[in-house]
Amino acid sequence: MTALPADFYEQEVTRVARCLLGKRLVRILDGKRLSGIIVETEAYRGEEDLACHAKSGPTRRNAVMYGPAGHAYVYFTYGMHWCLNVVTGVVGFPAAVLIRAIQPVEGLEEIALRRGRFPRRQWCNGPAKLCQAFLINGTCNGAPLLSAGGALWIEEDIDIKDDQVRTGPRVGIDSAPEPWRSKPWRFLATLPDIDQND
DNA sequence: CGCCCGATGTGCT
DNA sequence: GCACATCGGGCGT
Repeated sequence: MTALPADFYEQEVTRVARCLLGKRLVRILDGKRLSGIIVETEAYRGEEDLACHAKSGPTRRNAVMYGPAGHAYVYFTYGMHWCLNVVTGVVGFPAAVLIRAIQPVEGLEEIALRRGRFPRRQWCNGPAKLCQAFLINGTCNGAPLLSAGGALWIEEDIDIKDDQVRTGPRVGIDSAPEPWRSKPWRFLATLPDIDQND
């Protein structure tokens, strides 16, 4: 397979967030391939967006968001969790899509090393959970996603129709003021529920 | 320098 | 439903 190209990520961030639904996130660990279908995303858009990490201008932490599209912005939060974003849009405009949930497909045994003590439905159904599952952390911050020869990239996979997409307010930003708190920039794909042993 | 709190997850009541 | 882990960023003093 081939990685999604730079021009995919160079689109407007909410469009990238919508179009990432159904794509395949791929991680190579120790030569083994882990992957899953992206089923939930959120868009964070510019310094104006008061829920975005760039709301106070460029800092060491958010610097990657100001760089070229198609790179990973990985941040640390709550003293213990990592979250994965993909940078979008043009250089100089800080915007990124938070990957909030995936449905695991490949590398289930590798994933189980870190998530196996939980029911399978809970392996990757949160931004920090999927980072733990795929061993994504600060060493991945700034990594390019543009080559299928790298350690992390995104591929085409299944087609998600508009009637399979739900939108809503972003999660965990209740302290952001309106209108940002209510922007419908969370995107969820409703997949036919494949039976997974819980 | 100190304080507050966060794009969360987990376990316990 | 709720407390709490755990620490760095951002901001005010």
